[in-house]
Amino acid sequence: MTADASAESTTAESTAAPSPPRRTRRRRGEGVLLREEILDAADRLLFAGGGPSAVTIRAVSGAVGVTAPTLYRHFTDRDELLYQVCARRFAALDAHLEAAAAGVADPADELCRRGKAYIEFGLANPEAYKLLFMEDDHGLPWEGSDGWPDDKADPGASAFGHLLDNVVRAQAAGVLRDDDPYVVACTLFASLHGVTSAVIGMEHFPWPPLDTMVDHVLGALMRGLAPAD
Amino acid sequence: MTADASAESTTAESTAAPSPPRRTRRRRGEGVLLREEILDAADRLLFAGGGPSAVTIRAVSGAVGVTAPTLYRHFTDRDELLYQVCARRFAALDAHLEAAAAGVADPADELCRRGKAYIEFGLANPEAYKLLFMEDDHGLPWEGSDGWPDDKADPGASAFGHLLDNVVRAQAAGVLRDDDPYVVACTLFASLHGVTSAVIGMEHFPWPPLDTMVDHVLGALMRGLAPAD
DNA sequence: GTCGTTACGCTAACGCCGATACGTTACTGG
DNA sequence: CCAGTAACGTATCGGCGTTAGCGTAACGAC
Repeated sequence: MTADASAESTTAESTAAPSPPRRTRRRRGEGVLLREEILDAADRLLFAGGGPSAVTIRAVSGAVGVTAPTLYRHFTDRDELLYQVCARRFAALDAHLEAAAAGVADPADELCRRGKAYIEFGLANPEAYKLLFMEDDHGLPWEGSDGWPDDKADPGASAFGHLLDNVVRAQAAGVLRDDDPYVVACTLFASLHGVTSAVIGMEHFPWPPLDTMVDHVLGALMRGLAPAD
Repeated sequence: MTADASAESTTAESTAAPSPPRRTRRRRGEGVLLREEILDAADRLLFAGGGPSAVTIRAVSGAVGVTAPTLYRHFTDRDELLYQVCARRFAALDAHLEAAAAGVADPADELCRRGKAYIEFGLANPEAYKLLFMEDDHGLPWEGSDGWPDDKADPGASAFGHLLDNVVRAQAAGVLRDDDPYVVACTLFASLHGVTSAVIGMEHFPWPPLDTMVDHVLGALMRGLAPAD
């Protein structure tokens, strides 16, 4: 179906051309389509258990059916490809957290749900979590010009913005002590990141069951952050 | 000072041997000496800012003055070399924590000091921390046969044993609630690891000042883990 | 139509990497 | 003195990321 234009030499199979399948070329503005295909293939390789080392330029291009240098038409280098793969996965992070927090009346309970959902999401996408949150932060655009996490810059940053909002509401409702809300949000973020990255990174450490860990950490934090009354 | 034994052919420079300086060979049992030299060179490369990618077999062997395959006489592969470098750095972790905890009367205060010292040590050896605690735990021998962290297996594990002991003493003194001490120790470990790895890994995130973070996290945890009274 | 222009993909090649197979040297114990 | 072996070098392999440069198909303008 690909060789429709050249009926002249198709009969001559004496050359036994093993025929490098020679991908059908894209139309003028459709380069982005191949870009998506590349991201899909890289995503598959990354999460098929091979880890980042399985995502080689040649493996990805081979899976797509393209030669290796072609990838550089769509990504400046391998790092950017990996980053884009992970960023695409994490575009759903904020939505996942919002879904978990939706319809919860008590802002303290909402914080707990958010925390559990965060860990859940991280463990569901361990390779992406490792690359984005545990390795060289490739100058990930966390902060806006004001020095605060910027919603527009990164999906993870907008999730942090919603966490911060949750903290402020919890303080207004009197279920959290009046520490600097930004610091409180960072404490929660760092601690939940600790559980997530610990389970992902130190997989041979004899951790207690995950639910036990999460409940205990969240319980301790929420009690410790509650008003003194 | 190296060529003392071969006075016979040193005069014959007609062969113009650009003389690959040809390292003086080790005596029979002195292979370990070169092993130490290799570890030193790899350590220097790793912490000179280049990161793990700067620790190539050729760079290390070149720095030592040896050919590349020689390294495989002393390490099975590059991964083991990197692991040994980091493990050597972390051999001092337990001693550092014990020094910080020495002479502190209140076991709760002791826990805080231990926590601060842990973060301090991690941030002082970021590359080693990243490799050992934040990347593929290369089957790091955390646990003994009983499923608990084993002192003999790993320096980090013995540090955890001391943390656990500290928790037990704090509970006995009545300054910590009577949760499962193993779970409490894991909660503290994971949370402190969270702060450490967050600062190391997400270096572009606008974290509050480190002292603020550490004090706030430790404060929240200690209050949350205190008895209900 | 045809003619630049541009997007798209390929071929060839460079330099570096980790790793292996095997030869060579120098010490040591019998 | 000689076999054995630890210590190290030579030559080489296949794979990696990346670049330079070339064909070619699709489009807009005339």
